[in-house]
Amino acid sequence: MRIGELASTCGCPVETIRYYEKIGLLPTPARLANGYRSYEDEHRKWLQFILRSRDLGFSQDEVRRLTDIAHQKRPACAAVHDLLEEHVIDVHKRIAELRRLENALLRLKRQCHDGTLHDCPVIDELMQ
Amino acid sequence: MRIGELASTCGCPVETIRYYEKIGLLPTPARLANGYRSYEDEHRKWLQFILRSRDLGFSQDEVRRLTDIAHQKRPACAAVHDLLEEHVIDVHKRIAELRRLENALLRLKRQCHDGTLHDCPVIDELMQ
DNA sequence: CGTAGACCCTGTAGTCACTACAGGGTCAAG
DNA sequence: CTTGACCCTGTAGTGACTACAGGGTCTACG
Repeated sequence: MRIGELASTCGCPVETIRYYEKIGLLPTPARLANGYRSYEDEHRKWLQFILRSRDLGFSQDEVRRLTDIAHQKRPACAAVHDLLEEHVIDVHKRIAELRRLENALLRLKRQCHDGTLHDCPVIDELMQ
Repeated sequence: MRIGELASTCGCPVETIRYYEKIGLLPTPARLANGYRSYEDEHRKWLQFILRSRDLGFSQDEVRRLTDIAHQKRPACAAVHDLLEEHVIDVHKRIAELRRLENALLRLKRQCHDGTLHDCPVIDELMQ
């Protein structure tokens, strides 16, 4: 499988694959006689693993730790469990922070009096 | 007021102030004979405006649009209102996305069987 | 046989919003 | 006269890619 096919089956840009290889997340593939990268199904699995982890919001560093665990002969579920827990807490915090933010924005917006005023109280408040 | 004092009263690093000046968000201050930046209270207000907007999650571009509006003689509340609304919607979307993510993570975590397993079903699932 | 177009390669620079140096100058206190 | 806090400019680094520039390769069509 060449890089273009891998990219389209996994639904990610070709550049991203080369990038993951460069930073050492994706194992280096064999090369054809013309220098093109040649991927096996194993690579597809790894790439999917990386993309899924990323979509779950794991950072590159966390993805690396996950792949390290996954590379072991008997992947330690406890380690994965810890990483997941840590990450869930982090996501939870981000949600709380965004909600706090949303409330602040809504409070601010209410001062707009339907956007009819000319001297804007919102700007005054932001400047204090 | 020199840059260090401005920084400490506004609670932001000195470098950030120089950065905001460089990208044209903060008006350029006068200089003392020795070349040091000399800030007025007006600058403090602008900086606070920028920092508050940033803390509300506005992007640099949005902050720029806000400062442009604020610079007008009669700031148009309607324009601010629109920007706020747009931003609230965006924050709302991000919250929804994070919640979706949180659910996916929790579902995945439940498969861990208390982290006692050795062949990890989570890793299997991520790889498919 | 020639060429157009799709694919591939490497390497570098750009993104956002800063942050962290490197390598200097200035100034007040001891 | 030296120490240390403050200031200056300019450049490089962060994360996680993305977008070129400037080339090579391969297949199909005329």
